[in-house]
Amino acid sequence: MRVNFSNEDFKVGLATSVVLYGFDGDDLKILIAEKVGEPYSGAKILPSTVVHIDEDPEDVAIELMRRITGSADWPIEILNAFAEVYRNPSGRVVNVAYYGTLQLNEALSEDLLRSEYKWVNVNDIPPLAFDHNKIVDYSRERLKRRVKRRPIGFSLLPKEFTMNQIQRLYECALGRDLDKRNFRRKLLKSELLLETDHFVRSSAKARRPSALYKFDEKKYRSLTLRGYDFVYQ
Amino acid sequence: MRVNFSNEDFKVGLATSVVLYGFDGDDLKILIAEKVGEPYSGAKILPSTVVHIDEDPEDVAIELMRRITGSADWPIEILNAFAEVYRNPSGRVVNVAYYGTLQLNEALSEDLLRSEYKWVNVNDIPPLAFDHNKIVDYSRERLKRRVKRRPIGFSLLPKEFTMNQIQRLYECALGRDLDKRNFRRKLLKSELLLETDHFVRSSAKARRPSALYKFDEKKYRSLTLRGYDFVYQ
DNA sequence: AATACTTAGTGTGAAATTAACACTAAGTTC
DNA sequence: GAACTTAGTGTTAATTTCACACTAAGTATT
Repeated sequence: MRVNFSNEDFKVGLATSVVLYGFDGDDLKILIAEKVGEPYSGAKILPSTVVHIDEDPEDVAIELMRRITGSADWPIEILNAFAEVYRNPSGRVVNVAYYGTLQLNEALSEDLLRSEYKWVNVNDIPPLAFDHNKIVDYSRERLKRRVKRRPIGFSLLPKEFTMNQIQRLYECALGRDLDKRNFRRKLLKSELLLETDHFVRSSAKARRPSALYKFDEKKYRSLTLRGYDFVYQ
Repeated sequence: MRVNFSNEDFKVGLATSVVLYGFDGDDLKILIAEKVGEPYSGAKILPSTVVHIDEDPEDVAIELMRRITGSADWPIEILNAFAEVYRNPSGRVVNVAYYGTLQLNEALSEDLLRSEYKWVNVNDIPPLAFDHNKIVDYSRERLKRRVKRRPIGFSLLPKEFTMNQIQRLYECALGRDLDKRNFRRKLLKSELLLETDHFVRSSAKARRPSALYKFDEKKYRSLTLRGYDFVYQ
C-alpha cells in the first residue's frame, strides 16, 4: 500500500477549540468568546486558536485554557477532529477540539467579567461561527456519557459541596430529574464522598443549613483511572 | 478573540486510516496492509491514504474501504484525530482515523488473498508503523463500548448466524467469557432476533445442528438510531 | 438397531439493583 | 412559640443479574 503525499497536500491549517464547562450551583455553562478580525468578525465562537506546524494540539489547547482561566490544571480531553471542508477564506482548516471541566469559583468569574469571554447556559447556546455548535453538541453527548460512567462531575464542583449541588449538576448533565433519596443513597454507597463538619445555607430563605461533602481524592483518582461504572444509566 | 493564520500555518498534510473489523466465526480480526515506498517501506500499517486539500476525510475513508472490500456500504464511524507531532520526513501529517465493521464472507476473503491486505487476529496485532497501534487500541476500546450499548455487532455477522457465533463475537469484542444461558436469554428478550427455519452443523464433529437466526432490520435500525442500552455492561 | 459421541439448547433460585413514593427534622425568622 | 423553608431519611415491589448442570438432538460407528 502506497501513501504518497505531494507538496500540494501539505496545505491544511490546524486549529483547536475548547469547550470549557463550569457549574455555578444552578446551571451548567460553557465559555463563549467573541471573534475579532475577519472572517466572522463579531460572531460568537468557542475559545479557539491556531495550532502551529510544530505544535501538539493538546498542548495548545491546555495553554489556551491556561490563558483564559489562569490555570492549566483542569482536566481536558480530546473530542474529535472536525474536518469537513468548509470555507475559511484563508485556507482549509481542520479543528481538533477538546473539552474541559473546571470549578467556576468567584475569582474566576470576576476575572472573566472584564474579558471577552462569557459564561453561557448550556441550554441557551447562541448560534456560533464555523461548525462550533456541532462541537458543543458533541461535547455535551460526551459529558453525558462520562458522567454516567465515571465520577467526572467532581471536577466541576467546588472543594466542598452539598448533596443538592451535586444532584443538580447530574441533572443538568443528564438533562433529566433524579430522585433525591435514590441519588443520595447511590452516591454514598460509592464511598467517594467524605462528610465534612461544615454547613451552608443554600439560600437566604432556607432555614436548615445543608451539610458539605468533599470527595475522597485517592479513591476518586483510582476510580477515574480504571473504567468504573459510577452512577446512573 | 483573534484567530489568525499565517501562510506558515497552512503546511499540514491530512491522512486517513481505517480499522476494518471482520469476524470469521471464531475470531475478531482487522485488516492490515504492507507499506510500499518510503518512509517505513515494508512496515505493516493500517489501510491508509492521503486526504487531498479539497476532500472530506470521511468520504476518503469510505472510498478507501470500497477500494479494499468492493463495497462502500459497511458502517463506518470516526474515531479521532491523531495529531501528535511525529516525524514524517515529507512534513507534518494529521491522521483522521475511522473504524468500520464488515461481514467477512468467503468471496471477500478470496479477493483479499491475492491482495496486499491480510486479516490479523485482534489479539495478535504486529507492531505497526507511525502511531497505528495506538489507533487500533483506540478502536478496540470504542468497539467494546459500542457493543455494550448498541446492537452494532450484527454488522459483523453473516445474514444468518447461530447463537454461538454471536456469543463468540461478543466474547471477542468484550474480551471475556459469557454465560451461554444468560446470553441467549438476554438476546432473545431484546426481540432483535428472528428465528429462521434453517440449521447448520457447526463443525464436522458436531452432531446436532444449530438453529440460524437473523435480525429484525427494522427494529435494529430504530434501536441503533436512538441511544438504546443493549446487552452487557 | 443400539451405542457412543459431540454440540445445542434449556430453567431456577438467590442476590443485587433500580424505581417509586411522602413524611419528619432542623434551624431561622417573625 | 409558631410559621416557614429546605434538608434529610426508609421501605417495598419490580427488575435485573448472576451462578450453575443437565437433557435433547442428530450423526457416526459398530
